[in-house]
Amino acid sequence: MITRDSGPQPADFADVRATNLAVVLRHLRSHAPCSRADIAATTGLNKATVSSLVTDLIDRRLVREVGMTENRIGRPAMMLVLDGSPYAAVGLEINTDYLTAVALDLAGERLLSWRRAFTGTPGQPGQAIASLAALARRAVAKLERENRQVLGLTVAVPALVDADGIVELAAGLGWHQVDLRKSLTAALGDPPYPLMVENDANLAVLAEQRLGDEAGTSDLVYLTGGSSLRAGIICDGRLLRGARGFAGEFGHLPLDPAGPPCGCGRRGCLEAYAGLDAVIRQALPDAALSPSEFGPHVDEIHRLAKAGDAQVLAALTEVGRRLGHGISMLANLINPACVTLGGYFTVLAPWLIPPATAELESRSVAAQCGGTRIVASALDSSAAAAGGATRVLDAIDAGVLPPPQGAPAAR
Amino acid sequence: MITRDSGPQPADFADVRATNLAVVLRHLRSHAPCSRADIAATTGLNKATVSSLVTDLIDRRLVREVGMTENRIGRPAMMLVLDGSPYAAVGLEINTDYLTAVALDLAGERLLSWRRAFTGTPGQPGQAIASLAALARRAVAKLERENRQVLGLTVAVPALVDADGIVELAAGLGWHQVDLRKSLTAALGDPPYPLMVENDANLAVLAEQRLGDEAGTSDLVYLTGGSSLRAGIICDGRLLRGARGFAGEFGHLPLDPAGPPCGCGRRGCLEAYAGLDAVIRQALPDAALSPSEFGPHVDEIHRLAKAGDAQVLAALTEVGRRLGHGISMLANLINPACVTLGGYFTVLAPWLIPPATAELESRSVAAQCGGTRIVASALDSSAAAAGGATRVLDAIDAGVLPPPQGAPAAR
DNA sequence: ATCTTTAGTTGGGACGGTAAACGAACTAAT
DNA sequence: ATTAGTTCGTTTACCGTCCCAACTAAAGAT
Repeated sequence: MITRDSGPQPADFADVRATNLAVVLRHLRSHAPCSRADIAATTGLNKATVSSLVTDLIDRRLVREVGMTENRIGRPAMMLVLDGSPYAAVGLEINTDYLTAVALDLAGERLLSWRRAFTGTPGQPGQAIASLAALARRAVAKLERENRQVLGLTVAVPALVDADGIVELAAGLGWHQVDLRKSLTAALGDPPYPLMVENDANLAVLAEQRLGDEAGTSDLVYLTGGSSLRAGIICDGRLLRGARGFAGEFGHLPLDPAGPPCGCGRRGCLEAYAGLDAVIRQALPDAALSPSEFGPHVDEIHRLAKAGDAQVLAALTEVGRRLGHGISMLANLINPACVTLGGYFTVLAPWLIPPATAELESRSVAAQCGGTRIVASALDSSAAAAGGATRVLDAIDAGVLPPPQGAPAAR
Repeated sequence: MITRDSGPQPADFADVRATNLAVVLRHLRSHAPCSRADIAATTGLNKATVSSLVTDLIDRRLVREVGMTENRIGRPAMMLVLDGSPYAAVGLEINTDYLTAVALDLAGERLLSWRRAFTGTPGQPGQAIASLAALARRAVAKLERENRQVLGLTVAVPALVDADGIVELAAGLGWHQVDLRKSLTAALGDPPYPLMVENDANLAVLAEQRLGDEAGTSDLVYLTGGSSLRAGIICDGRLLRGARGFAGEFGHLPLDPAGPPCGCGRRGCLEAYAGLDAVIRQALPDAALSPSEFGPHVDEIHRLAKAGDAQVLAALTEVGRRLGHGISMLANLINPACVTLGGYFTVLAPWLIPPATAELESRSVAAQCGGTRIVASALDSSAAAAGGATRVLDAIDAGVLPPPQGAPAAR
């Protein structure tokens, strides 16, 4: 069994080696600290092979020896851990009102977590890209001052993004057909690390799978909860992108042909019931709707819900029901083990999850024999950016390793 | 790049060999007849390696030499093809009113295609299993008389089937929690080939991907069109099963909370609009609904549609619209390149596809930049059974090969 | 002091892919 | 008929990786 993807490509020894290096690395990520003998026993690799692999990983500065076990019969074991210090993975997020940067080391420790306000001009991506590039440069500079090599950088965008990193349609940002990957690569002066662009929901679900409460679950969905609703979907351990990379358009599931109008021009979309704008409109009918005020509005709704305000509770119950209706479609079609609620859903989860779960159970075929759980995300609003960094680490875990010494990185 | 799945398992030489054998086999499946030199040039494998692999495959009787090329500059090449004759893959289907058996040889040629009427007693799976086992024995016996070795047998069931081959819930058959795999294995006296049980839609989409018009598409959906509607979903080349194996419950997508009652006890399910029962009820209001009469009813609807009967055309347009509505959910969540319509949908496709496509385009976000096509399946009602056989061949293509000579098969 | 237990290394063997050289078998040109 | 050129497939030597078994190393147990 070998790590990399199937395909018409033949295999050779390099693939075997890469696979086994990745096996050791992944084992060490989840079981550190442990000894060479542990790894051999658990993975089934030969002791000699493990020694060779570990030597290789130490040469690449991915693994470090941390000291001997004591007080045991037999020779003490040399314990190994992932070596966080020499590398960093960077994730950025651009959204309508903020930019976020997150960096993780190899062991998943958070190295930085920045957030800055931002207001883009719709239809003018150039300015946004310049701001994003400035943030990226600052983050990379800080990491390099700590003598870390940046392994990769991924940008999360609230948009349909195709496989080549082209932003097809970002309603919130007012972008259409923007080749963000190319522009940002140019703005950063052709950096030596790989730079990727991805849908925010897809990255958030990667973060959820690695860093969240549901870490390790192989069939998982993350729902962004903002003005627009998107689903990041992991099936059988892999991100589901669809033929053109446009899977997960959760917000425009049509719930009721006679429902309220949606920003997309249709009626009765889920987003028209459970998108952030709709929620504020229902829970706080007197509030003015301006994007920069979303945070305070959500806080206000949260406060009123805790205080037992009848109108707010009714509105949240209704939103929860609609959400459950939408999730029932996910459950019927995709049957995930768990749906995690992100964005504003997270804070309001205590009032949303019970009605959503009730609705889901009444609507899904498999409810009795293997239902889908709905839970609040344990990650904060930096989930998508953290997912961007996670995606870089996933590539490492899949066997694309940095070279042993200062040799030029394979791209 | 290696064929088999990722996972915690380490790789060794056997995996390299299996991967490369599978590479040659798959190349030969799609490019036969061709020479060793062709294979080496196309796959990137070394000529010497290809020779070794081909020798191995010939020893296993999977490949055969068929003669030399002529009239070309240079030494004539020995052409190779998949050797169909020594092996067979069997697929069975059980449904409410019939049993089907299909066998394919290694090259995908149909060796047999049987269909027999059958009426099971709901809640009494034992009798159905006996009939299925009898059919299987007859098919296997015929293949063995032709000196073929059976590589595997897969049973298609119109039901929720979990990963272990247990039928959790088969509404049409009236089954609940039936361990079909175990029962059938026992009824066949522990056969030497692997026996698997799978959802009919999942197998049909496998058949569609290998044998249908859309062969090779890596993001594909097949919709069963019968009394119940299920979707077989292939994403990124792999079957989507979900956490418990219950993905693809297309028929119970909730379209309209105020819709007509569905057999599942809820209201407004897609099945209540576009399931076969509903279609017959709408198009032929005077017809009596009895399962054994479905075929004639569909033929009658087809005849009337061709004749331009207004009521039937209106009913089919409405069904097409509902179908498009359901497919829009698939498209929004999964973004397949293509949805193929099976079952009764296939015959009536000329009247269903235009309204369905119109509805889909008006409802899906990605319609403009990456829309999903809706097409009629090119396969007949034996699609699921053919998919069962296909699944066995998929295992071969993935590198699980029969041993060189009469040695005991690895299970 | 010796035995037992466990950790990790070493050397040999097997296996499989790679590269280059080679013979075989054909066509094309002389 | 002879020679040159082309292509096919095998042969040979080589190299990298994994496995196995034997070994050394370092601790506690007796």
